[in-house]
Amino acid sequence: MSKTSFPPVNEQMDIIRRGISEILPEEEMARRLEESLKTSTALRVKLGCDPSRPDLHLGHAVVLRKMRQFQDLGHRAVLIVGDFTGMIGDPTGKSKTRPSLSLEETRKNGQSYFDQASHILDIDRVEIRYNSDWLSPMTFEDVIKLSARYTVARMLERDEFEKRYRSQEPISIHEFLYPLAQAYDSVAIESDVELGGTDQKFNLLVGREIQREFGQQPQIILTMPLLVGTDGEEKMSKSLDNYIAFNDTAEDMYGKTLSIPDHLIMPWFRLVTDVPGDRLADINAAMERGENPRDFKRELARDIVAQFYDTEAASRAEAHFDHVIKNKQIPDDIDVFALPGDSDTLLLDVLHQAGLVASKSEGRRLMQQNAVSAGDVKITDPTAPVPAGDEIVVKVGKRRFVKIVRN
RNA sequence: GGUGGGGUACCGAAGUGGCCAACCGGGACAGACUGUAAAUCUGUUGUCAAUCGACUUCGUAGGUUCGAAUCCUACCCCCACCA
Repeated sequence: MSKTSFPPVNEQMDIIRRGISEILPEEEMARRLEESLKTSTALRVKLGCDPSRPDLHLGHAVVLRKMRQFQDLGHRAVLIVGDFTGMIGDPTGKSKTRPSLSLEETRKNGQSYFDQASHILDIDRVEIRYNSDWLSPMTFEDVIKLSARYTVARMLERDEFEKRYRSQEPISIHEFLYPLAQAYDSVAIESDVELGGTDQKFNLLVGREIQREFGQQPQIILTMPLLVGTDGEEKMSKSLDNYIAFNDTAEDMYGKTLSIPDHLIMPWFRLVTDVPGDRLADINAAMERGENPRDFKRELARDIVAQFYDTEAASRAEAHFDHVIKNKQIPDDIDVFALPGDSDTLLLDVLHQAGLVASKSEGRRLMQQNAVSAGDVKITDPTAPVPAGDEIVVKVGKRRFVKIVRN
């Protein structure tokens, strides 16, 4: 246990409360902080990572940022790599049974997870645990004893299970074991606090029950709101393709952020930036006065890019966006397609070969829809050859470009 | 183990012998508009073919038929109820 000094409890609570959904139970949180202060003992804050989905996106950032705050307060961040549970597949938010992964795959993904998480966490001060360490050696007898501490009825209380059950989607038995396994993780690492999205509430609460069964002080649950994705409707997730990945380019991050509907501006500021509360209030007031939300969205986008890259990259991304999208100019770095000099190939064929269109039929359609231009000239005739010239920039839609070079 | 229901394109969901490359909704893509890749409106959405048209697709494999997503046989998978 590290001996450290901590800020006063009320200061800590102020930070901890920022942007969260719920603390369960709240008074216990303050009590545990007091204890920690008195004994100079860091709280063990648990966060599970799902190695079956190794691509982190802004939705994960919300919880990781909260974890960072605990780190900065001097507490102990414990990351559980669910390499064993990854073989089960978390049923949360899934309408279908997830495919099981091998231990090796989940380990590999776990590594990629840290690399990405290091954008937000102080990765040198993270305790990393693999839950296969304690779950794998369990005997069937152990599993039976563990599962005997929970009932099917309580499992079915859970939203996801209930919905799937009702809509005739399959639920495998092993999926019931997921919350139990995750709960046992809390026992294994003796967690004091567990973080998660609001959709994890059920799993996190099971952790409390199981810890109690094992004679431990039950962990405090801290849930974060789910970040709504770029579509403005559903929670951010990879499968809905409404996400901004940690690994996205600065340009993509910037552009995707500008594409969010205006009503997400405030929630996003709150959940994925450190912009202080009074500034948030100003922004909100300004928009209500009728100031153009675009300007605040640009601020938001710069802030996000800067977190994952730096302020300079943020400015570049903004310039790139203005250039390509706002002013409809050609970007600087576009793919080049080399064409033999004497060839009078059809433009349509080149588009297909260059991969700008998935099929010739699609290319033909797009041309007929006024979506293709060479130089500044719209090309609507699918039988048109590549226009003359040594270098022609061809544009499909707003964002697909290729430079055709004759040699 | 029994009985019944079901597997259709990216997803949801119609279609139950020819008019089906397959209604409709969502998503996606494009155009117009805009502050933006928002909202809204319009269009497109299997592949190949300039056109005629050809080919592949409706759980899998066979079969019946001039002709099948639609009928038959076997098999695989899912769900519900009963036990």
